[in-house]
Amino acid sequence: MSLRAVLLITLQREPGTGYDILQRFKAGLVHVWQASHQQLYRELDRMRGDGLLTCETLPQAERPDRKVYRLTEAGRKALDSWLTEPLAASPVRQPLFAKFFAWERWPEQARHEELAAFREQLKQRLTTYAAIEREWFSNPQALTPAQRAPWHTLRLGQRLTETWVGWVEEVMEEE
Amino acid sequence: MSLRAVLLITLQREPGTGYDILQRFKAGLVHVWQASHQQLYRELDRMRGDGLLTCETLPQAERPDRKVYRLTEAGRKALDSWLTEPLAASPVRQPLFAKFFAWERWPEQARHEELAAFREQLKQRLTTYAAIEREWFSNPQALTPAQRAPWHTLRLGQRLTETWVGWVEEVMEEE
DNA sequence: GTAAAATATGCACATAGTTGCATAATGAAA
DNA sequence: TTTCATTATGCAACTATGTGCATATTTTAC
Repeated sequence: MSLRAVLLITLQREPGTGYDILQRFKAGLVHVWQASHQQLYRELDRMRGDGLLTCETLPQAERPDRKVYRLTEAGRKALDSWLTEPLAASPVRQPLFAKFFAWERWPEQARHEELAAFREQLKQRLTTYAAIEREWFSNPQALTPAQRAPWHTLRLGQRLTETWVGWVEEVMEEE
Repeated sequence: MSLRAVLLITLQREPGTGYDILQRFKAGLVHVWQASHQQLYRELDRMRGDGLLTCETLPQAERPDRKVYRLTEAGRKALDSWLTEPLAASPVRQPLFAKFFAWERWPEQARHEELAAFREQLKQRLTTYAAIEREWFSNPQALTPAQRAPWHTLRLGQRLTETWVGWVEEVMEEE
Protein backbone atom coordinates (compact mmCIF):
# COMPACT_ATOMS: atom_id res chain seq x y z
CA MET A 1 0.00 0.00 0.00
CA SER A 2 2.76 2.45 0.77
CA LEU A 3 3.82 3.14 -2.80
CA ARG A 4 0.19 3.89 -3.49
CA ALA A 5 0.05 6.19 -0.46
CA VAL A 6 3.15 8.01 -1.61
CA LEU A 7 1.57 8.60 -5.02
CA LEU A 8 -1.69 9.75 -3.45
CA ILE A 9 0.29 12.24 -1.35
CA THR A 10 2.21 13.44 -4.38
CA LEU A 11 -0.95 13.94 -6.45
CA GLN A 12 -2.96 15.38 -3.61
CA ARG A 13 -1.97 19.00 -4.23
CA GLU A 14 -1.80 19.06 -7.97
CA PRO A 15 -2.30 16.70 -10.90
CA GLY A 16 0.60 15.72 -13.07
CA THR A 17 1.96 13.35 -15.68
CA GLY A 18 3.93 10.26 -14.78
CA TYR A 19 7.13 12.08 -15.39
CA ASP A 20 6.06 15.13 -13.34
CA ILE A 21 5.21 12.83 -10.49
CA LEU A 22 8.54 11.08 -10.83
CA GLN A 23 10.38 14.40 -10.54
CA ARG A 24 8.41 15.56 -7.51
CA PHE A 25 8.86 12.14 -5.96
CA LYS A 26 12.63 12.33 -6.45
CA ALA A 27 12.71 15.71 -4.74
CA GLY A 28 11.32 14.46 -1.46
CA LEU A 29 9.43 11.25 -0.89
CA VAL A 30 12.06 9.05 -2.45
CA HIS A 31 14.01 9.50 0.80
CA VAL A 32 11.06 7.89 2.53
CA TRP A 33 9.99 5.21 0.08
CA GLN A 34 12.20 4.15 -2.80
CA ALA A 35 10.72 3.04 -6.09
CA SER A 36 11.79 2.81 -9.72
CA HIS A 37 10.15 4.67 -12.57
CA GLN A 38 8.72 1.41 -13.91
CA GLN A 39 7.03 0.84 -10.61
CA LEU A 40 5.54 4.34 -10.63
CA TYR A 41 4.09 4.05 -14.12
CA ARG A 42 2.66 0.64 -13.38
CA GLU A 43 1.17 1.72 -10.09
CA LEU A 44 -0.38 4.86 -11.61
CA ASP A 45 -2.09 2.69 -14.19
CA ARG A 46 -3.39 0.31 -11.53
CA MET A 47 -4.65 3.17 -9.41
CA ARG A 48 -6.52 4.50 -12.41
CA GLY A 49 -7.97 1.01 -12.88
CA ASP A 50 -9.09 1.08 -9.23
CA GLY A 51 -10.78 4.45 -9.65
CA LEU A 52 -8.38 6.42 -7.44
CA LEU A 53 -7.10 8.51 -10.33
CA THR A 54 -8.40 9.82 -13.61
CA CYS A 55 -6.13 10.00 -16.58
CA GLU A 56 -6.51 12.63 -19.26
CA THR A 57 -4.52 11.95 -22.39
CA LEU A 58 -3.06 14.99 -24.12
CA PRO A 59 -2.01 14.00 -27.62
CA GLN A 60 1.26 15.46 -28.81
CA ALA A 61 2.49 15.64 -32.37
CA GLU A 62 5.20 13.06 -33.06
CA ARG A 63 5.70 12.15 -29.42
CA PRO A 64 4.08 9.76 -27.01
CA ASP A 65 0.95 11.26 -25.47
CA ARG A 66 1.23 12.98 -22.14
CA LYS A 67 -1.05 11.42 -19.56
CA VAL A 68 -2.18 13.77 -16.82
CA TYR A 69 -3.23 11.93 -13.68
CA ARG A 70 -5.39 13.52 -11.00
CA LEU A 71 -6.98 12.33 -7.75
CA THR A 72 -10.63 11.34 -7.78
CA GLU A 73 -12.87 11.66 -4.76
CA ALA A 74 -12.23 7.97 -4.10
CA GLY A 75 -8.51 8.70 -4.23
CA ARG A 76 -8.84 11.46 -1.67
CA LYS A 77 -10.84 9.17 0.59
CA ALA A 78 -8.28 6.41 0.22
CA LEU A 79 -5.55 8.83 1.28
CA ASP A 80 -7.54 10.06 4.26
CA SER A 81 -8.31 6.59 5.48
CA TRP A 82 -4.67 5.54 5.06
CA LEU A 83 -3.64 8.53 7.16
CA THR A 84 -6.21 7.69 9.83
CA GLU A 85 -5.43 3.99 10.13
CA PRO A 86 -2.35 3.31 12.25
CA LEU A 87 0.41 1.57 10.33
CA ALA A 88 1.27 -2.05 10.97
CA ALA A 89 4.69 -2.54 12.56
CA SER A 90 7.22 -3.04 9.81
CA PRO A 91 9.29 -6.23 9.83
CA VAL A 92 12.95 -6.08 10.82
CA ARG A 93 15.28 -6.74 7.90
CA GLN A 94 18.96 -6.20 8.65
CA PRO A 95 21.07 -8.47 6.45
CA LEU A 96 24.24 -6.93 7.85
CA PHE A 97 23.27 -8.17 11.30
CA ALA A 98 22.88 -11.67 9.90
CA LYS A 99 26.59 -11.67 9.10
CA PHE A 100 27.31 -11.08 12.77
CA PHE A 101 25.55 -14.35 13.49
CA ALA A 102 28.06 -16.11 11.26
CA TRP A 103 31.06 -14.32 12.72
CA GLU A 104 33.46 -17.28 12.54
CA ARG A 105 32.89 -17.83 8.86
CA TRP A 106 33.02 -14.11 8.02
CA PRO A 107 36.61 -13.53 6.84
CA GLU A 108 38.28 -10.72 8.71
CA GLN A 109 39.34 -8.87 5.59
CA ALA A 110 35.88 -8.99 4.05
CA ARG A 111 34.43 -7.86 7.35
CA HIS A 112 36.77 -4.94 7.65
CA GLU A 113 36.21 -3.84 4.07
CA GLU A 114 32.47 -4.13 4.35
CA LEU A 115 32.27 -2.16 7.58
CA ALA A 116 34.60 0.54 6.23
CA ALA A 117 32.57 0.87 3.02
CA PHE A 118 29.40 0.97 5.04
CA ARG A 119 30.74 3.75 7.24
CA GLU A 120 31.57 5.75 4.13
CA GLN A 121 28.02 5.26 2.83
CA LEU A 122 26.66 6.51 6.11
CA LYS A 123 28.90 9.56 6.08
CA GLN A 124 27.88 10.24 2.50
CA ARG A 125 24.29 10.09 3.61
CA LEU A 126 24.98 12.62 6.36
CA THR A 127 26.45 14.94 3.74
CA THR A 128 23.32 14.58 1.63
CA TYR A 129 21.12 15.28 4.64
CA ALA A 130 23.14 18.38 5.49
CA ALA A 131 22.74 19.66 1.93
CA ILE A 132 18.98 19.08 2.05
CA GLU A 133 18.79 20.84 5.38
CA ARG A 134 20.70 23.88 4.09
CA GLU A 135 18.62 24.07 0.94
CA TRP A 136 15.13 23.51 2.34
CA PHE A 137 15.16 23.99 6.08
CA SER A 138 17.65 26.72 6.88
CA ASN A 139 15.14 28.39 9.17
CA PRO A 140 12.67 25.74 10.36
CA GLN A 141 11.02 28.02 12.92
CA ALA A 142 9.82 30.30 10.11
CA LEU A 143 7.94 27.45 8.44
CA THR A 144 4.34 26.38 8.95
CA PRO A 145 3.87 23.07 10.80
CA ALA A 146 3.06 21.36 7.51
CA GLN A 147 6.25 22.65 5.95
CA ARG A 148 8.22 21.77 9.06
CA ALA A 149 6.93 18.19 9.24
CA PRO A 150 9.32 16.79 6.61
CA TRP A 151 12.14 18.47 8.51
CA HIS A 152 11.38 16.23 11.49
CA THR A 153 11.87 13.19 9.31
CA LEU A 154 15.15 14.61 8.11
CA ARG A 155 16.35 15.16 11.66
CA LEU A 156 15.50 11.61 12.66
CA GLY A 157 17.31 10.38 9.56
CA GLN A 158 20.36 12.34 10.70
CA ARG A 159 20.26 11.06 14.24
CA LEU A 160 19.76 7.45 13.23
CA THR A 161 22.63 7.71 10.79
CA GLU A 162 24.86 9.21 13.46
CA THR A 163 23.94 6.36 15.80
CA TRP A 164 24.91 3.90 13.07
CA VAL A 165 28.24 5.63 12.45
CA GLY A 166 29.13 5.54 16.13
CA TRP A 167 28.30 1.86 16.31
CA VAL A 168 30.23 0.90 13.17
CA GLU A 169 33.29 2.69 14.48
CA GLU A 170 33.06 0.92 17.79
CA VAL A 171 32.68 -2.48 16.16
CA MET A 172 35.58 -1.82 13.81
CA GLU A 173 37.84 -0.78 16.65
CA GLU A 174 37.03 -3.67 18.86
CA GLU A 175 38.52 -6.45 16.76
CA MET B 1 18.78 -13.85 -0.79
CA SER B 2 18.72 -12.88 2.86
CA LEU B 3 16.18 -15.43 4.03
CA ARG B 4 18.32 -18.02 2.32
CA ALA B 5 21.41 -16.64 4.03
CA VAL B 6 19.68 -16.78 7.39
CA LEU B 7 18.83 -20.44 6.82
CA LEU B 8 22.34 -21.24 5.68
CA ILE B 9 23.65 -19.65 8.86
CA THR B 10 21.17 -21.59 10.98
CA LEU B 11 22.05 -24.91 9.35
CA GLN B 12 25.76 -24.24 9.22
CA ARG B 13 26.54 -25.72 12.62
CA GLU B 14 24.12 -28.57 12.75
CA PRO B 15 21.46 -30.17 10.58
CA GLY B 16 17.85 -30.04 11.64
CA THR B 17 14.24 -30.51 10.65
CA GLY B 18 12.07 -27.62 9.51
CA TYR B 19 10.65 -27.28 12.96
CA ASP B 20 14.06 -27.40 14.64
CA ILE B 21 15.24 -24.67 12.34
CA LEU B 22 12.15 -22.64 13.08
CA GLN B 23 12.84 -22.87 16.81
CA ARG B 24 16.50 -21.90 16.48
CA PHE B 25 15.52 -19.09 14.15
CA LYS B 26 13.00 -17.74 16.65
CA ALA B 27 15.66 -17.69 19.35
CA GLY B 28 17.92 -15.28 17.52
CA LEU B 29 17.88 -14.48 13.85
CA VAL B 30 14.22 -13.58 13.78
CA HIS B 31 15.28 -10.26 15.38
CA VAL B 32 17.38 -9.68 12.29
CA TRP B 33 15.22 -11.05 9.51
CA GLN B 34 11.56 -11.79 10.08
CA ALA B 35 9.84 -14.64 8.29
CA SER B 36 6.85 -16.87 8.80
CA HIS B 37 6.97 -20.63 9.20
CA GLN B 38 5.40 -21.06 5.77
CA GLN B 39 8.22 -19.07 4.27
CA LEU B 40 10.84 -21.22 6.00
CA TYR B 41 9.39 -24.52 4.83
CA ARG B 42 9.03 -23.22 1.29
CA GLU B 43 12.55 -21.81 1.20
CA LEU B 44 14.06 -25.01 2.63
CA ASP B 45 12.42 -26.97 -0.17
CA ARG B 46 13.71 -24.55 -2.80
CA MET B 47 17.21 -24.65 -1.37
CA ARG B 48 17.11 -28.43 -1.56
CA GLY B 49 16.01 -28.06 -5.18
CA ASP B 50 19.00 -25.78 -5.79
CA GLY B 51 21.40 -28.28 -4.27
CA LEU B 52 22.29 -26.21 -1.20
CA LEU B 53 20.73 -28.69 1.20
CA THR B 54 20.10 -32.39 1.35
CA CYS B 55 16.97 -33.71 2.88
CA GLU B 56 16.79 -37.04 4.66
CA THR B 57 13.30 -38.27 5.34
CA LEU B 58 12.82 -40.13 8.59
CA PRO B 59 9.53 -42.00 8.46
CA GLN B 60 7.50 -41.94 11.64
CA ALA B 61 4.65 -44.27 12.49
CA GLU B 62 1.29 -42.52 12.26
CA ARG B 63 2.79 -39.03 11.91
CA PRO B 64 4.07 -36.94 9.05
CA ASP B 65 7.68 -37.77 8.24
CA ARG B 66 10.44 -35.72 9.77
CA LYS B 67 12.71 -34.17 7.19
CA VAL B 68 16.24 -33.51 8.33
CA TYR B 69 17.96 -30.83 6.27
CA ARG B 70 21.73 -30.43 6.16
CA LEU B 71 24.13 -28.18 4.27
CA THR B 72 25.85 -29.54 1.19
CA GLU B 73 29.26 -28.38 0.06
CA ALA B 74 27.47 -26.06 -2.38
CA GLY B 75 25.49 -24.67 0.53
CA ARG B 76 28.64 -23.96 2.49
CA LYS B 77 30.16 -22.24 -0.52
CA ALA B 78 27.03 -20.17 -1.03
CA LEU B 79 27.21 -19.02 2.58
CA ASP B 80 30.88 -18.15 2.31
CA SER B 81 30.43 -16.17 -0.84
CA TRP B 82 27.45 -14.32 0.63
CA LEU B 83 29.58 -13.41 3.63
CA THR B 84 32.41 -12.22 1.40
CA GLU B 85 30.34 -10.13 -1.01
CA PRO B 86 29.46 -6.72 0.42
CA LEU B 87 25.73 -6.22 0.78
CA ALA B 88 23.84 -3.88 -1.50
CA ALA B 89 22.47 -0.80 0.24
CA SER B 90 18.97 -1.56 1.39
CA PRO B 91 16.16 0.68 0.13
CA VAL B 92 14.59 3.18 2.52
CA ARG B 93 11.00 2.28 3.42
CA GLN B 94 9.50 4.44 6.17
CA PRO B 95 5.73 4.65 5.69
CA LEU B 96 5.42 6.66 8.91
CA PHE B 97 7.58 9.37 7.38
CA ALA B 98 5.24 9.50 4.39
CA LYS B 99 2.48 10.65 6.71
CA PHE B 100 4.61 13.63 7.67
CA PHE B 101 4.57 14.65 4.02
CA ALA B 102 0.77 14.82 4.18
CA TRP B 103 0.71 16.70 7.48
CA GLU B 104 -2.28 18.90 6.67
CA ARG B 105 -4.50 15.96 5.85
CA TRP B 106 -3.32 13.89 8.81
CA PRO B 107 -5.99 14.47 11.48
CA GLU B 108 -4.49 15.62 14.75
CA GLN B 109 -6.20 12.97 16.82
CA ALA B 110 -5.11 10.14 14.54
CA ARG B 111 -1.60 11.56 14.55
CA HIS B 112 -1.44 11.75 18.30
CA GLU B 113 -2.81 8.26 18.75
CA GLU B 114 -0.48 6.80 16.20
CA LEU B 115 2.62 8.42 17.66
CA ALA B 116 1.64 7.42 21.20
CA ALA B 117 1.04 3.81 20.16
CA PHE B 118 4.30 3.81 18.27
CA ARG B 119 6.18 5.08 21.31
CA GLU B 120 4.70 2.25 23.34
CA GLN B 121 5.82 -0.27 20.75
CA LEU B 122 9.33 1.14 20.92
CA LYS B 123 9.40 0.98 24.69
CA GLN B 124 8.12 -2.56 24.54
CA ARG B 125 10.96 -3.37 22.22
CA LEU B 126 13.46 -1.88 24.66
CA THR B 127 12.03 -4.13 27.37
CA THR B 128 12.48 -7.15 25.11
CA TYR B 129 16.05 -6.14 24.33
CA ALA B 130 16.82 -5.72 28.02
CA ALA B 131 15.46 -9.20 28.72
CA ILE B 132 17.58 -10.69 25.95
CA GLU B 133 20.62 -8.88 27.24
CA ARG B 134 20.09 -10.18 30.77
CA GLU B 135 19.51 -13.70 29.59
CA TRP B 136 22.25 -14.08 27.01
CA PHE B 137 24.80 -11.35 27.45
CA SER B 138 25.09 -10.60 31.13
CA ASN B 139 28.88 -10.67 30.88
CA PRO B 140 29.84 -9.89 27.28
CA GLN B 141 33.56 -9.59 28.07
CA ALA B 142 33.63 -13.25 29.07
CA LEU B 143 32.39 -14.37 25.66
CA THR B 144 34.40 -15.27 22.57
CA PRO B 145 34.25 -12.74 19.72
CA ALA B 146 31.86 -15.03 17.81
CA GLN B 147 29.56 -15.22 20.80
CA ARG B 148 29.86 -11.50 21.40
CA ALA B 149 29.04 -10.54 17.80
CA PRO B 150 25.25 -10.89 18.17
CA TRP B 151 25.53 -8.71 21.26
CA HIS B 152 26.78 -5.86 19.07
CA THR B 153 23.66 -6.10 16.98
CA LEU B 154 21.58 -6.03 20.12
CA ARG B 155 23.31 -2.89 21.32
CA LEU B 156 22.75 -1.12 18.03
CA GLY B 157 19.11 -2.17 18.16
CA GLN B 158 18.88 -0.61 21.61
CA ARG B 159 20.54 2.63 20.58
CA LEU B 160 18.48 3.02 17.44
CA THR B 161 15.30 2.38 19.39
CA GLU B 162 16.32 4.96 21.99
CA THR B 163 16.95 7.47 19.22
CA TRP B 164 13.48 6.77 17.86
CA VAL B 165 11.88 7.21 21.28
CA GLY B 166 13.58 10.56 21.80
CA TRP B 167 12.44 11.74 18.41
CA VAL B 168 8.84 10.60 18.82
CA GLU B 169 8.63 12.39 22.15
CA GLU B 170 9.97 15.59 20.65
CA VAL B 171 7.56 15.46 17.75
CA MET B 172 4.63 14.76 20.06
CA GLU B 173 5.51 17.66 22.31
CA GLU B 174 5.99 20.14 19.56
CA GLU B 175 2.41 20.32 18.31
C1' DG C 1 -14.00 -35.81 28.86
C1' DT C 2 -13.54 -31.94 26.05
C1' DA C 3 -11.45 -27.93 24.39
C1' DA C 4 -7.33 -25.56 23.51
C1' DA C 5 -2.65 -24.86 22.48
C1' DA C 6 1.56 -26.70 20.82
C1' DT C 7 3.96 -29.72 17.58
C1' DA C 8 4.83 -30.46 12.69
C1' DT C 9 4.15 -29.95 7.84
C1' DG C 10 3.00 -27.54 3.81
C1' DC C 11 0.05 -25.73 -0.67
C1' DA C 12 -2.11 -21.98 -3.31
C1' DC C 13 -3.15 -17.49 -4.25
C1' DA C 14 -2.18 -12.68 -3.94
C1' DT C 15 0.69 -8.63 -3.49
C1' DA C 16 4.98 -6.15 -3.90
C1' DG C 17 9.28 -5.28 -5.82
C1' DT C 18 13.35 -6.02 -9.24
C1' DT C 19 15.45 -6.46 -13.69
C1' DG C 20 15.84 -6.38 -18.39
C1' DC C 21 14.27 -4.68 -22.26
C1' DA C 22 11.85 -1.56 -25.81
C1' DT C 23 10.59 2.78 -27.97
C1' DA C 24 11.27 7.50 -29.49
C1' DA C 25 12.22 12.48 -29.41
C1' DT C 26 15.54 16.42 -28.02
C1' DG C 27 19.65 18.62 -26.89
C1' DA C 28 24.47 18.76 -25.77
C1' DA C 29 29.19 17.23 -26.17
C1' DA C 30 33.01 15.07 -28.77
C1' DT D 1 28.05 13.85 -37.35
C1' DT D 2 27.73 10.36 -34.32
C1' DT D 3 27.20 9.36 -29.74
C1' DC D 4 25.56 10.11 -25.20
C1' DA D 5 22.41 12.00 -21.59
C1' DT D 6 17.83 13.45 -20.70
C1' DT D 7 12.95 13.45 -21.35
C1' DA D 8 9.00 10.31 -21.50
C1' DT D 9 6.59 6.04 -21.61
C1' DG D 10 5.87 1.34 -20.50
C1' DC D 11 5.64 -4.29 -20.91
C1' DA D 12 7.11 -8.91 -19.43
C1' DA D 13 9.32 -12.07 -16.67
C1' DC D 14 11.06 -13.03 -12.38
C1' DT D 15 11.85 -13.02 -7.34
C1' DA D 16 10.31 -12.22 -2.75
C1' DT D 17 7.00 -11.86 0.67
C1' DG D 18 2.40 -12.19 2.86
C1' DT D 19 -2.15 -14.36 3.81
C1' DG D 20 -5.35 -17.86 4.20
C1' DC D 21 -6.13 -22.37 4.55
C1' DA D 22 -5.41 -27.57 5.38
C1' DT D 23 -4.00 -31.61 7.97
C1' DA D 24 -2.96 -34.54 11.91
C1' DT D 25 -0.99 -35.71 16.46
C1' DT D 26 0.20 -34.74 21.34
C1' DT D 27 0.00 -32.37 25.47
C1' DT D 28 -2.04 -29.33 28.79
C1' DA D 29 -5.75 -26.94 31.13
C1' DC D 30 -10.48 -26.64 32.71
